[in-house]
Amino acid sequence: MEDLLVVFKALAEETRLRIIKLLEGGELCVCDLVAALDMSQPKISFHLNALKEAGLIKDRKQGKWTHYRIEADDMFRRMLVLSVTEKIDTKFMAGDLSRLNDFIHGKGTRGKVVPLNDKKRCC
Amino acid sequence: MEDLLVVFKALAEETRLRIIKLLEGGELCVCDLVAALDMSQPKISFHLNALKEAGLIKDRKQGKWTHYRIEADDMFRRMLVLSVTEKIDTKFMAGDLSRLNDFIHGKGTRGKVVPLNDKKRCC
DNA sequence: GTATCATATAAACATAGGTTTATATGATAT
DNA sequence: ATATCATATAAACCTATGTTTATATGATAC
Repeated sequence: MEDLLVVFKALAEETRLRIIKLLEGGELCVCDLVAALDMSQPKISFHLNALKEAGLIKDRKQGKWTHYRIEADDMFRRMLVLSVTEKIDTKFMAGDLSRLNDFIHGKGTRGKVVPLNDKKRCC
Repeated sequence: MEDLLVVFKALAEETRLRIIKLLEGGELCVCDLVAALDMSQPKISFHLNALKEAGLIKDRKQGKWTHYRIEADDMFRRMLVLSVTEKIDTKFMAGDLSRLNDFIHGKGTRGKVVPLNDKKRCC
C-alpha cells in the first residue's frame, strides 16, 4: 500500500510528468532539465528525487554531473511510465523540447560566446 | 495532461485506495463506507467525489441513498483500478471488511434493538 | 592550495489538499 | 405539513507538499 501510494503521488504532479516525458528521449543531466523546463535547479532536484524514491527513474553520477534516466523497478511502474509518455500530447511539450534542444546545441547567447571548451553542458 | 493528473491525484491518497478496494466487492452506499472505514460522512463524500471526478467510479441515486460502484471511463483507468485491487494486501483491509460486514448484517447494538424495519441501511 | 562548477540539501515560506464542523438539500415517513 | 434520514456542500481549520532562498558538498580547473 505504502509503495503504491508513493508511486501514485510521484505521478500526481505536472512537473514530474514533464520530466518523465523529457527523459523518454534518453538520459539527461540536471542542468538539461533546468534549461528545458526553465525552472530553478533546487526545484528540479526536488522532483527528480520524488521520481527516484518512487522507483521510476535512476541516476548516474559522472564527474560534476548527475544523469537521470527512466528505469522503473518493475512491470507495473514500467507500464505507468509508458502510459504517461503515450498520453501526454506532444504539443504540450513543444516549449520544453525546444528549450532542451537549444541548450544541448548551445544556442542562445551562451553558446555563441564560448563555443569551444564549453563546460556548461555535460558530455 | 490535465485528465492524467486528475486520475493520478485521485489515486494518490490512502482513503481513496481503500474505498476502491471496498467497492471491489460490489456497489456500496455512502453509509456502508462510513461504517467500513469508520470515518465521518463528509470525509467519505469528499473522497468519493474525487474518485468520481477522475472517472473511476459512478454513482446511482435511489431514494435517500447514493450507491457508488467501480466503473472506469476507459481501459487505462480500468487497468489502474485492477492494479490497485490486486496490489493492496488483504490483511490491510481486514478491519474495514469486518466493520462493513457487521454493518451490513446489523451486528452491534443498533441491529439488536430494531431488527425489523431498520432503515439505517439501504436496500 | 583557491576558484568555480553542478548538484544536493535545509530552512523559511507559500499553496494545495484533506478534515472538521455546521448547514443545506432532497427524499421518505408520520 | 412536520420530522427524520442519507447525502452533499461550504467555511474554517489543519497538514502535506511544493517553492524559494541560502548554503553545503563534492568534483574539476587553475
